[in-house]
Amino acid sequence: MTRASAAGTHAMRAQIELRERILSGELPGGMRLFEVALAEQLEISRTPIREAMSHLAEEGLLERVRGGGFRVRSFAFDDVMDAIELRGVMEGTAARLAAERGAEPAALAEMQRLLADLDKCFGAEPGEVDFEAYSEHNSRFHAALAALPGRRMIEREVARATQLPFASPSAFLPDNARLAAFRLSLNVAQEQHHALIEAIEARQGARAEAIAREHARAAQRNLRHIFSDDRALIPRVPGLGLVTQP
Amino acid sequence: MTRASAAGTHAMRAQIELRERILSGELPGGMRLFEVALAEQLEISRTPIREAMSHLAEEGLLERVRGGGFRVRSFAFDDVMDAIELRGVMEGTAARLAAERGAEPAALAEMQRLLADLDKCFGAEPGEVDFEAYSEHNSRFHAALAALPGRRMIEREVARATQLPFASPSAFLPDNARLAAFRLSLNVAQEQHHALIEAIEARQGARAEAIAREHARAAQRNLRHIFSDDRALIPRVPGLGLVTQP
DNA sequence: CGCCACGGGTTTGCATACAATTGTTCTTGC
DNA sequence: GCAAGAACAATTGTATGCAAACCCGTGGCG
Repeated sequence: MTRASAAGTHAMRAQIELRERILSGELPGGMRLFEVALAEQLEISRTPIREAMSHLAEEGLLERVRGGGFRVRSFAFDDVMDAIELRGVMEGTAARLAAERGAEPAALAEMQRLLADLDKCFGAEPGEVDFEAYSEHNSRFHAALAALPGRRMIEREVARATQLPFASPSAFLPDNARLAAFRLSLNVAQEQHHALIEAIEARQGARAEAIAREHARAAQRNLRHIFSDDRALIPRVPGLGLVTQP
Repeated sequence: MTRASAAGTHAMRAQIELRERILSGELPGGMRLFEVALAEQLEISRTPIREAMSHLAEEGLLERVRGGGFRVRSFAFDDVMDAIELRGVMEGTAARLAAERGAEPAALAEMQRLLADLDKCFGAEPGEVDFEAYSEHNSRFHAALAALPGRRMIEREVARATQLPFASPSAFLPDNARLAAFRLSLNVAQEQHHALIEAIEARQGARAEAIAREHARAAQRNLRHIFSDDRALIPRVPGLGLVTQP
């Protein structure tokens, strides 16, 4: 070996490189990945390639093929809808448990701080939003929500449910900035953030769970809109490129 | 290769062997696994060992350690409670979606058949149950429930939630046969099975979801009972050996 | 006409040697 | 006495060659 590359080990670099190629659609869903071919392309040996593919299978982007090897996992429209539904279910469970069992005061104070950060992203005029900042703080808010019950199993499994790129809470944010309708929908989303924390503080478990689920359904609406009316946006939303077109 | 072992590849055999050692408690939670040591013990090279450990990490029994390598995942009592809660949440989601979206008539007929099979496990006297058969049919029932919405993403993720041995729908069945209280609780469980299918057929999504969740909470009660009153049973329930004692 | 056996090419499975990295312990200087 | 650093040991990371399994086409035979 000449030298370890920037991103630590060769396996890590391969993992990052392959992830990019999958998300960009360069390696389309259903395609089988051959170790030797990839090893030649990335100019490393088969061993770190296998390691990288194994990680990507854990991540949900690859699936193991009967008889050995991997193939790029393919997602139909329904799969994406279900993944978002499950994200809502898992975040809803975290919210409910935080309400039922009671969250740490310090953690709740942190949620209030994150809410305030999100509020600051909205300007005076309706439709005036700092998207970069909103997206950033939104991710933090959802991560903190998963940790709110103070249970590592919950936090871990919520993180897993938000792992696929199109199931992430910020999946439909950055690139839809242009559309006025999407901009206004952020006011609704932020209202839901406030109601969610209010419900948790009031120990209203069922309400908190329902709000979190409904919050995720906004992403389902965005997805449906993109696929039925605005397919030009598909390549602009991260991970949507690997959804098989009907 | 000298001898192809019974279970296909060496990696598979190693995976099975390691899984057994973890579940039996021979490799306790938190213990780091070293490739060379295991390779010598199992008389194979490091390569299939790594492959096996990677699979077990996907399965949730191992976790990757910072700086490389694996360690046996350790589960506290709370983790097991949460895993069962999440199993209930996921099965509840499958039940709700089956009710809301409507399941295939053929699939519903199959559920009725599985219900009848379970009914047949109960004898005339109260407390007279064929445990072997009940356990078997119970697994089938829960697997079919996950498939009822007809969505592969749902089926896959429910399967994942039932994957840890103590989170499985049959985890507390076989070895608790001795205790009369457990035997009687099976009547309650079977009543819930019936109500669940009734709710799904009547398109009562919220009811179906609530029943499935409550159904899982019986396992939580069993777990609590075992840990507070009957710790002698701990080694007899699969996977409970790897729960760290408080 | 269909089925099975066989062959060759393709791909993964496995072992092994060596490199790189990490963690640890001992030393040395202050 | 303590901290910084250097040598060392332990462990994983990587490359590579060979073996085995698999896939697919082809030809022989029932």
